[in-house]
Amino acid sequence: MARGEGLDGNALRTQRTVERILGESLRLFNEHGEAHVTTGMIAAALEMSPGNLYYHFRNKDQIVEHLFRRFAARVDLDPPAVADAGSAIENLWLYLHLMLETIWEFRFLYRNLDDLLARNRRLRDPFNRILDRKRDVVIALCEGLARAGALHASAEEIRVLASNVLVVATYWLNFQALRGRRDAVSAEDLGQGAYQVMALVSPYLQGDARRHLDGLGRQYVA
Amino acid sequence: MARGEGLDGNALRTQRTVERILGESLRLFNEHGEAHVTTGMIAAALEMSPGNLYYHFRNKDQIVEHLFRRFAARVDLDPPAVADAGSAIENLWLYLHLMLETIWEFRFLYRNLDDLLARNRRLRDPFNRILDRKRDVVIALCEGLARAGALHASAEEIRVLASNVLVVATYWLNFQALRGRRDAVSAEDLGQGAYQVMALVSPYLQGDARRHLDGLGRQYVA
DNA sequence: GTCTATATAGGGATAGAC
DNA sequence: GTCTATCCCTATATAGAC
Repeated sequence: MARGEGLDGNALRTQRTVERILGESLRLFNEHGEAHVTTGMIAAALEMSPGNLYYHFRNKDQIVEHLFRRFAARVDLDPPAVADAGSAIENLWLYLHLMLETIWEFRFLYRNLDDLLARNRRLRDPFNRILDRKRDVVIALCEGLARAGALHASAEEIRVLASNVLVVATYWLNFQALRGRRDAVSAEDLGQGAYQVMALVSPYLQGDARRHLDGLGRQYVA
Repeated sequence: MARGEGLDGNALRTQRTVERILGESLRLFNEHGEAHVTTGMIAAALEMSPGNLYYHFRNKDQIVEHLFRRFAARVDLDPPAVADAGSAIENLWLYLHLMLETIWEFRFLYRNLDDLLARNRRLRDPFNRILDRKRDVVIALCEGLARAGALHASAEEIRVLASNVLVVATYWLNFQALRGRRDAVSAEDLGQGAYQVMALVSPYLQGDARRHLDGLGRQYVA
């Protein structure tokens, strides 16, 4: 910080290199799976030496951790609070879409969740905290809709529903990849995912809310 | 077949060794994840040399393929056809439980589905065929219940529902493991999984069928 | 059928020059 | 900050003796 504010020349260059490494790593991890991407591959793709890569990151796990923190910052947001049940559906739809976009962008995490979380506490604990919060969010939203008379479900039903929402939201894109829709996920695929999740809630909805949701979903009949 | 029927002494011994290798591999794969189990570990656990293991199996993938074929044979069964909607629920419950038990027994496949299927056609294609058949099964069951008046859902709703049933049934045990219930899965955990899946269908059920299902689920409130 | 010994390959990570 | 060279370890798989 020699010039009073911002970064000096070297720090800027370092920062740019770090960014390039993170960007290319994300791309390669998503394409081939984290386990199949070597530090050599990352360096080669950037026309950089392996030694240089290790100057910027202690090891490969540290790259994964950096990417995970970016994922966490993007995904760990609550939906906007809304008053009326009518716009609630629309808002939920957009929120869900945003979540699925983020999962898609960092899909390498979900391809190997089990191993990734098992071998690294710095991923497992934060990830589980995020899931805990999402669960609370879903339950609160459902209870809100229930109080507004837009949703009919017991507390027990809402609890079980919330778990299923988490499972489908977590694994939908992964499942689609297994089924052969791996490449070129478009807005439509994300929309279909959002539709599948909303369809879990749909049968509990009443009146306007339900009709509104059916309308949103109609464009995503696969 | 020197003695006219059955196997001679050597063939029996070979068969026993093959079984020991498969059994121990399954145990270790489930415990540590297939990627983290080396052929050396398997041999050591059996107090056998690596060379001997490779006498019985060309490579590690062949062990995985053998185990997969056993999994496929166990899981790729249709549920029994039933006439009345009342016993249909009970039968579905048992069938679902059976499926989840099998998934649990071969859970190493599900810990790394993506990689496993991506690198081996002999796994990917059969696995997807199984999922296709399961999908058909779920749809046929729902349509049957609908015709009997026990379920109210449009064809479109049933289609979307079937996809969600597949996702939850496929990933539930995996999800529970992520969440920290990795060890000591008991009948209750499997029951809870079955309950989660049935809860997807539950809101579409009418009258007796729904009450019957609620009764089954009550013992699995987590 | 089972063993010991080893070839082979790949990938994570470091040392030290520039 | 970046490079070249290399160490070290691990894992798959094979060769050949018994």
